[in-house]
Amino acid sequence: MVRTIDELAKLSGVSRATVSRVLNNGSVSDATRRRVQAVVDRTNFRPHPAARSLASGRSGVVGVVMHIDSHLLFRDPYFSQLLQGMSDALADGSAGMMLWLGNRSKEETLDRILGIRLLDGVIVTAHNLDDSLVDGLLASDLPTVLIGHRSADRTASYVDVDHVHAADAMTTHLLESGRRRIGHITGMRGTVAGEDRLTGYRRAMHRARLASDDLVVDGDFNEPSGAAGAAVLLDHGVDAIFCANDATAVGALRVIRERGLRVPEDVALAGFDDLDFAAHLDPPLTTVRQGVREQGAQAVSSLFQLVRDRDGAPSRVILPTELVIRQSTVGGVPRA
Amino acid sequence: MVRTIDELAKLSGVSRATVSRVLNNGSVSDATRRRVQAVVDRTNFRPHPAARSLASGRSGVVGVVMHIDSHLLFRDPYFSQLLQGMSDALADGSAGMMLWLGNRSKEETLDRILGIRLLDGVIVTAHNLDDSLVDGLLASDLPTVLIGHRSADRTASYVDVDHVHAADAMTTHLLESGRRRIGHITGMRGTVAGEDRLTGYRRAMHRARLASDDLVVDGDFNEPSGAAGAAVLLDHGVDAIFCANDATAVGALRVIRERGLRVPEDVALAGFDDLDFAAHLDPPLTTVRQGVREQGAQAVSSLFQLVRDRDGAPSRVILPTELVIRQSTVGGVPRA
DNA sequence: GGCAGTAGTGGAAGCGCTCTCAACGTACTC
DNA sequence: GAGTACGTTGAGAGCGCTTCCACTACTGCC
Repeated sequence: MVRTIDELAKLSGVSRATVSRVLNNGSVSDATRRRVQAVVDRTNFRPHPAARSLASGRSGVVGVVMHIDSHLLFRDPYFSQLLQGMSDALADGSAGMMLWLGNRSKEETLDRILGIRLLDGVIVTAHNLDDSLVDGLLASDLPTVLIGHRSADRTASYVDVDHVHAADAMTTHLLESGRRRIGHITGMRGTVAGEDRLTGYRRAMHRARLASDDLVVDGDFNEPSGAAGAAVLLDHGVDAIFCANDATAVGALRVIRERGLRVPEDVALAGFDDLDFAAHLDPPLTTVRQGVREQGAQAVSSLFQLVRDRDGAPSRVILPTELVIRQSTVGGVPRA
Repeated sequence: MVRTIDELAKLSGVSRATVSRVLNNGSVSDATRRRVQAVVDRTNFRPHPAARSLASGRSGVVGVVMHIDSHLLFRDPYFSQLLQGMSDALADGSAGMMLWLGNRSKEETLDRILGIRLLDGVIVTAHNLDDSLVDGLLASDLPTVLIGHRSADRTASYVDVDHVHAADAMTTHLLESGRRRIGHITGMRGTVAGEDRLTGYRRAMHRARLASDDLVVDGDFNEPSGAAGAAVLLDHGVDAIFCANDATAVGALRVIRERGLRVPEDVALAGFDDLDFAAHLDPPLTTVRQGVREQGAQAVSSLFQLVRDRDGAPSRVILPTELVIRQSTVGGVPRA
C-alpha cells in the first residue's frame, strides 16, 4: 500500500513536489497530471491529513458552535436541518466538521475552541441578543461566520434572513384575508428571531391602525408555549394566531382543536420556518419558508471564502424568505 | 504568544524533549515537571495537534458511525442519548469526535472512513443483523468497538446488553403479576434488539406453557407501529402488551386509551429502554432500563483501551439491565 | 572502591506533507 | 542569434511535535 507522496512520486517518475501539485491543483502540465493522477487513482492514495495540515497551516476542519441545550438540539428540527445543511456542504468541500454543543459554559467552550489550533474557522449560531461566546469568537483572529446576527454584528460575516420583513408580510397576509384580531405568540424573548418577528408583526398591525397590545403572548419557540399562548389568545377572542415558529403553531393547533374551533374557519393559524412537518399538519400550515438547510450551506460557503481570503471583505448574506400559504389561513371565513 | 514547544523549552530552561515529556506524562523529575508546567500554565500553551499527530501517529480523534436515517437520529432519543454518552466521555478523554451519519451509501461511508487516515479508531452501532459497514470496519485494521453485536461478532470488541434476558425478565414480571394473554409488539425485524427481545419474550411464555402465536405483532420501534400493533392485539383480547421499546409503548398507550380501556387495570403495558420520558407518562411506564448513556461511555473507554494496546484482547462488555417497575403494570387487576 | 542498575535529560532523526526558489526548457520577440 | 518571458519541474527547507538513543549522575550492592 502506498502511504506517502514519495512512493507515489517514485511510481510516477516525477518529484514529490509535482505530486503535491497534482493533489492540490497546482500548475502542472496536462500530460504529467494525467500520468500522476492515474497512479493516485490506481493506488487509491490519500495524503496524510496531519502532515498536510502541519505543512500548510490549514486543517480542513471547521468548528460548528451551537451553544444550546442538547435536548433542544435533538428535539427542534430547526437545528437538525441547519446541521444537515452544513454537514452536506462541508462534505462537498471535503472539509471536516467539529461540533461544539452547549455542554459546557460559554467561557470554557470559547477557551477550548481558540486553544485547539486545529480549526480553519468557525460557524456559530448567533440567536441571542447577548452572547459572550459569539463576541469572543468575533474578537479572535479565527475566521468566523454567524448564522443570524445582532445589530452589533453588522461588520461581521453572517448569514441571516430578514425576520422583520417576513413577519410583516405574514401579518399582512392575515390582514388581507380579512382577519382583524390577529394574535401573536412570540418566540423566546431575547433572541433575535423572537424580537424581530414581533417587531414585524407590530409594524404590520400598526400600519393597519389596529391595536395589538392585548394580542401578544410570550412564547419560547416550543410546543407547550404554543398551547399556553393559544389558550390566552382564544380567551381574548382572536380570529387569527401568528406563531413565531412552526413548533409553537403545533401547540396552538392542539388547543384550538380542543376548544372545538375550526382552522381556518374560526381561527386562522400561521407559523414560521416551514419545517418538514408543516405541510403535513391537518390542515397544512401557512408559514414562512426560510430555507434552513440553505442557510447552513451558505454559511459554509461564506466561511470557505473567508478562509481562502482572510483579508477580504466580510460576507453578509440575507437569504430570501417566502410566504407559504396553505389551508390553515385560507378557505374559511372569520368567525365575526 | 508561545506557539511552539521550542520557545517553551527555552523559557523553562530545559530541552524540547523534556517539555514533550511533561506534556505527555512521560518520566520527568518532580522538580522539572513543576517548573515546566508553571510555564505551560502561564503561557496557556497548547501543542499543535497536527504536529503531534504527525509525529506520534495518533490523532486523538475517533469516528462515531451511526448509519441510520438522520431523521431517525434526531427523533429517537435512544440515539441522542447514546451520542451524549459518547460525546461526554470523549470530551473527558480530551479526544475529538468525527460523526458519520447515514447520509451516504455504506460503501462510500466505509471508503471515506478508511481513507481519511486521521481516526485513531471507530465506534459503530451494530444494530442490524446484516451490515456490510460493520463487517468492513471489523475487517480493517482500524480499532473498532461495536455498540450492540451480532452472533458473528463474538470475537470483536463490543458493548451490549442482554436483550434476551431482559425481555424474558419483563415477560416473567407480567406473568407473575397475573397476566396470561401477553402480547408483544416487536422491534424492527432484522435488528439484533428486535429479534433478541422477541426471543426473550417467547422463552418466558414457553416456560409458562403459554401459547404466543397469535400474540406477536411486528413493529419497527416507532410510535405508529405501536398504535397499529396495539389495535391488533386488543382485538385478540390481550391483558398485557410488552412493547419492544418505549416509543412503541407510547403509540400503544394512545390506542388503549382511545378504546376506553384503563392501564393497568384492563391492560398492562411495558416498554424497553427507560428513556427520559418513560417515567413521565400517565401512568408511568414499566420498562427495562438499559443505561444508554453508559453504553456510549463504555464504548469510548473500550476504544481508548484498544487504541492504547492494539494487540490486547478484545473487550467485550455486557452492561446490566434493570427492570423498572412503574404503575403501567401494577396496581390494577386483569380484566379476566 | 568498583560495578551494575536506574532515573532523568538532551540531541537528533524523523513523521509526510507544502511551498519557495532556482533551474530548465521552449517559444517568442527584436 | 541573443534576449526575454513564461510554463513546468525538482531540490530542499521547514511545519511542530514525538521518540529513540546515548549520556550523565546518582543509588545500592558486593
